[in-house]
Amino acid sequence: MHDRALTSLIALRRILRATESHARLLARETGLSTPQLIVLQIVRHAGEATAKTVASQAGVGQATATALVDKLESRGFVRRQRGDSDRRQIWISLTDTGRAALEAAPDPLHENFTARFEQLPDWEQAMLVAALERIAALLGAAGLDASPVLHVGAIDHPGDHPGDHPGDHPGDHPGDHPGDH
Amino acid sequence: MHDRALTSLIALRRILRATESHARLLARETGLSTPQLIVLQIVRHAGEATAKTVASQAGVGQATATALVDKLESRGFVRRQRGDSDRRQIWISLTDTGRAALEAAPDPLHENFTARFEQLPDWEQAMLVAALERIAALLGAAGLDASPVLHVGAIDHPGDHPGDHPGDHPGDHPGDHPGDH
DNA sequence: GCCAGATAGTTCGTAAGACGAAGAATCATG
DNA sequence: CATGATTCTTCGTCTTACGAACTATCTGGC
Repeated sequence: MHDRALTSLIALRRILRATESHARLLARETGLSTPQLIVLQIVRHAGEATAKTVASQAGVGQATATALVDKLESRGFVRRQRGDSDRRQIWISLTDTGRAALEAAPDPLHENFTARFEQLPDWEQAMLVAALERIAALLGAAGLDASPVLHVGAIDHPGDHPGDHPGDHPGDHPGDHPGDH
Repeated sequence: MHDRALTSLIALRRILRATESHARLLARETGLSTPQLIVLQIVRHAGEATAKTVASQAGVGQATATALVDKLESRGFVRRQRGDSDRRQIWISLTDTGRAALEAAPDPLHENFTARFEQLPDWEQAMLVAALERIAALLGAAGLDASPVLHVGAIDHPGDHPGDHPGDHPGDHPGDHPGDH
């Protein structure tokens, strides 16, 4: 009866296991654990990010984010800079070393997926993006219930700045990445 | 650059985080962590399993498996019994307590997702199923032996390891419990 | 100007999972 | 019986993750 929900779950599990084993492999090869890599990617994507942004986007608590950034900083992959306007904030940015490491770190998941993804026809890419975001919402947003169906065409939210972003709403900023601030 | 591939990856990460935090919630509520739950499910499925079987099916090393079984044993969920024919082996089986705990442990991921999924319009369900399977394929999850977990009867492939099975499995194939909500 | 409360990060203690290496039993084979 | 392989456990270590307590800083009200 719930064939589809079931099928979805099975596929989900497969996805999870695939990513997990990829991650372990990656960790062994590059010395970068998955969460660390995620942090690096978040920072690269944002150009510069506060600890809070990193935490919320990575989906971990601030304490954990601090620990991760500590590790990355001690290896020279990121640097911390106090904010000028608000001196409570700490802006985290990639160092050249970090950028290089990020480049050199072949994320098997990323590579594999990206390469294949881009060979798909346009409509299918759009479908997958929509589906993934939908699923993330289904799994994540507790408060989100009868939300209107996702319109496939409208996936690009215009850039929201990572700067503040009070609510959690873990980032999606597909449209444009400011690249380097 | 490849906005869509990037967006997909970010969404994927969010999905991973979501499932992880669901798992943590489960852990807090039932006292069973995900790996522990997985071990219980493996044992239930096999009826009786050696440490090695548990380790390989759970996808962890033997040392980790031992630790997990230790925890479960100390709580009375499983019991250890030396093999008769081969006394190096340790057969792990569920206690009644363990079986009860397993029954009582709802999989939040499963429940949550299913509930919401079924409220979606038909076309969207179909789209999500297709997308998920597509993604699993893109990730190369095909080759990965699909998780033995997931008590939804998805345990088709009985990884019968030639290596072991001396005692033969008294197992009763509990795989069928359609009920499972 | 100054104090109370909110906010941003860090530190500390703790727990879990995971691994490799080394060790103890036990089996199998020559 | 001796040697080597296997099965599992123990040990030490690493990493992630969290909550609670703490410091520094900003903001709003007086």
